[in-house]
Amino acid sequence: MASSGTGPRRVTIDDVARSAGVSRQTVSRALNDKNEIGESTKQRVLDAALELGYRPSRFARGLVRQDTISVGLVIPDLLNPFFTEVAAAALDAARARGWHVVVYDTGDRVEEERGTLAVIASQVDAVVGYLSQPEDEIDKLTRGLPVVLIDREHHAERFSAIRIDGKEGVHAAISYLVESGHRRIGMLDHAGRSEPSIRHDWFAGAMTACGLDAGPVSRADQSVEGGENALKELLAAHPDVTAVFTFNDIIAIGALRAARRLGRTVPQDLAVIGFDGLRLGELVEPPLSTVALDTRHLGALAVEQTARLLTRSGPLSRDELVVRAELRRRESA
Amino acid sequence: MASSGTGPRRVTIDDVARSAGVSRQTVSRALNDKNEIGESTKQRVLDAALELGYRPSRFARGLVRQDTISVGLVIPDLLNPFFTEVAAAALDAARARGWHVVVYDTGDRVEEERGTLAVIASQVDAVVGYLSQPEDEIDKLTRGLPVVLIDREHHAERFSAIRIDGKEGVHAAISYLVESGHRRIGMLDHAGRSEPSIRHDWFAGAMTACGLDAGPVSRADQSVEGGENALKELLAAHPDVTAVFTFNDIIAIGALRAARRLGRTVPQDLAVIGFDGLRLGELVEPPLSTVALDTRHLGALAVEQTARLLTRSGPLSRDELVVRAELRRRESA
DNA sequence: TTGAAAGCGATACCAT
DNA sequence: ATGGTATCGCTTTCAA
Repeated sequence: MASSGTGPRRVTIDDVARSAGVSRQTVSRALNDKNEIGESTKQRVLDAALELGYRPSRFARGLVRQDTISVGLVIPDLLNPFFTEVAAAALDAARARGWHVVVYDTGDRVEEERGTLAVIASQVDAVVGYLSQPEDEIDKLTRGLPVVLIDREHHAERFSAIRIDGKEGVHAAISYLVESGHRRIGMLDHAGRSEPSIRHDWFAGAMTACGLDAGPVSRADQSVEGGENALKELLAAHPDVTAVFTFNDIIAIGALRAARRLGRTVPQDLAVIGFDGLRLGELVEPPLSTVALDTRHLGALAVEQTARLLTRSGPLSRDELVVRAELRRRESA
Repeated sequence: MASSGTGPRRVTIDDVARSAGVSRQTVSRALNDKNEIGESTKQRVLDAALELGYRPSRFARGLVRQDTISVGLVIPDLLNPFFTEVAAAALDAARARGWHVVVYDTGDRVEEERGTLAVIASQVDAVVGYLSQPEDEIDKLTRGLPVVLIDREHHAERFSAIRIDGKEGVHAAISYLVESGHRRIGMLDHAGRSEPSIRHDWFAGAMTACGLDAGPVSRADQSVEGGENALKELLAAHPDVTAVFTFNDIIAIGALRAARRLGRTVPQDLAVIGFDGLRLGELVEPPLSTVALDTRHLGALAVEQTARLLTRSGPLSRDELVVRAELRRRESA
């Protein structure tokens, strides 16, 4: 984990100074392009530095300059388009502030997440993340660091969390399906740790509000294949279902594919509505209708809250830390 | 760009020590969970730290521990699936080494890229990137830092570069099309700065090798819409074209969509072969045939070379720094 | 233009 | 169990 140990001793500014026959301040001046230095001296120093392969220690430099902020972004899987979008948004918001973002992809493994959090504290000024660790664990591992959680409902006071509120959006989606004549509407829920998911609660609530029984549910892994299998299961058990709402767009895309293989035309024979509003949804056939989240806003909010935590200016209140979802009709429903 | 200036003076370990009535070593012990400390003292220190909102300086800590490596990953656009895959692969390879990766998304803007490079030197130990800056600029901005370039053909000795060699893959693709009976094969090239692209050279070379004239070319922006428009143009001007090879998969997906709108069935009426081998290609309809790159390998190679540069163990040779592409047949051709 | 000395904020090593 | 002191590698401040 280190460059220490075996490797040759680090080349320091003093080595360069010695080699060039000047003091280290002069070296510093040469390297930082100050003008209070003779051209020839400068060149000599630069040559010596190059020769020795000298690179300034960012720690030493940072220690005295103290002018950089970096935040750790912890996500389960960068290849999951949802997290790609969140990450891109966070990167953008951070760049606007001149911050550096250290990205950690935990590969969906809880141990990796623990390891990451354990190591992160000494590397960044704050953490933004989609974490699955229990709160007391997070607390222990990030002691002292500002932490902004993404999409966690319950949380101790120590943390900030950006909540995702899809209630109205899901309601709009279900209403729309009902208005289009659908009565048997199923859901492809996430096969995660908390089941049924909150998104399922929204679904069930919306169904009830429409005077319908919550339809059949099938559990799907968070992947296209997962969605594919789940839809097949669902339709096998409940062939009368004419519309499905899915936990997210990835699963919905799997559903689209399964429907095609089953010979069901979307949206005529089966309407599909996803959740997340991924750009990806525009590319599939037919383009996916979805309950869309503003991921840019999500990322920006997370960074904004981090900034407030960092400067101890008043943090955003719980009510401001919400991203609402809204129905985005495309062609799958 | 800093937290310095206005904000209150930073809380240091000495403040905590004073407040808790102990020495700073004791504070250090309490915070780092050493066991050579009394339980009650520890608690008192922890409380004081919490009270004061103390957070250790990562620079000071890094300075004395010297056991972390972080590399900067500079890419033009994280939302471009190709770069998402490369980034994910690099992240993975870096994690395996215990490195930290600071990600910079320059939003495809050259000035941003310059700014990023300028600021990066004091933040990371090495740079891996897909850069569009001229080489002498890069050299100037990263003076001293190891730099590994991705997909740059020409380069000064100072840099390492991972080359992408699609010659054989493209040849296989064109051969396959020809064997399938195609004679008029067009290309949707990238509307970038160097035109025609190297990928076009491969295309032209393959056509010649098959005894055909290089077909008509249309230029496309790097986007789905770009591909869509480019295919429409191409077919309008050359309706006899029965197959197209595209600069990349994104453009190919646009072509797929345009073909559908034009009433041309893929692959019967029009065969399409992309380049890159994005996962995304599996999701579209029909699944995209493509000349695929191993992005995981690409990311791993970049990180491996960075490691060698960093430890001054023999760097990989030019011949080893290549990722070859190969034809991956799916259903669009 | 150059150099000497004083930090920056932590940890490690050695006393006690 | 606790404290003193040296040290990490650099920039800044002040003299010369």
